[in-house]
Amino acid sequence: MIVLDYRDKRPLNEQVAEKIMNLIAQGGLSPGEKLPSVRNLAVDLSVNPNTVQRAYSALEEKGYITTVTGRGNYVSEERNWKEGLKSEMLTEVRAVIGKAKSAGIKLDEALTCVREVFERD
Amino acid sequence: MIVLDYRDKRPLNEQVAEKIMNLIAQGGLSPGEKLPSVRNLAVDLSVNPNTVQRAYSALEEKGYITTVTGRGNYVSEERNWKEGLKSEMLTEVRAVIGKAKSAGIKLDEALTCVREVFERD
DNA sequence: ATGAGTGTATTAAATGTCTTAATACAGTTA
DNA sequence: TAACTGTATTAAGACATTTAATACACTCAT
Repeated sequence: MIVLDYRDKRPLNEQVAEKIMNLIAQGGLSPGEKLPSVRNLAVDLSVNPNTVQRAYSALEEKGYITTVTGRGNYVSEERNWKEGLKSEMLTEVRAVIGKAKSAGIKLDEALTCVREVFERD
Repeated sequence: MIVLDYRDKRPLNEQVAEKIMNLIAQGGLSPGEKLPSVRNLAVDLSVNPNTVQRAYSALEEKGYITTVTGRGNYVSEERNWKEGLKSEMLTEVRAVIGKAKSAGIKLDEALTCVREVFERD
């Protein structure tokens, strides 16, 4: 389900959260679907349960999953996270484009670059 | 010349390097111009000389500055860093746009977002 | 009710990176 | 020669991440 990258310098809990978030955003995990338990996923990833729990807490905070004590974690309905996700993405895009602009990238170059990414299948 | 942001969680040496890189890329520092000495900048920023040195080493590695032992650090000619900078920026743009795409952002939304950033003065 | 499985919380220790500090050495320049 | 440059090394501290070992509360099937 998930593969961690130990060359990546970001914290493991962030990596776990992001990878699950991506799965949810792309439909690899559907609303209502149950996630692995904290302990099971920890074993799968060869990681401490605390690390998984921090990932799950972050995901719940952002509305991607719903936690029920004693039962488990479930993927939330799209309406709970779709808007937040989009605005988060657009904020990131603005930051990077602003950086590219001040580094001398021209509007046309940026637009072409964006189109190329979207043309990829 | 530079103001550090202690809320930023990135290492100080990276922040210093990036801010100087931005100054160079935007012409705030011109090719041939001399940079503050390691020790002076360290005092200005209330930071350890080692921290500044690491920033300068990184900048030299990427071709933004030229180091002459005993003399100081000087901004390199544009040809030494312009292409590298542009390709680095485009790589970042591709990464973020790819992420935004897989999160459900549409091509038109991305293009509009990019244009808006460039319309800002 | 009991037991297995769930999420949650706490505390301590280990680890690794960043940063500081104190030096030392080598090259340049007035 | 003196004062400035960059470079290198070692030690110590601060800090965040991660692990580890527990403990507690809730849910569910039996």
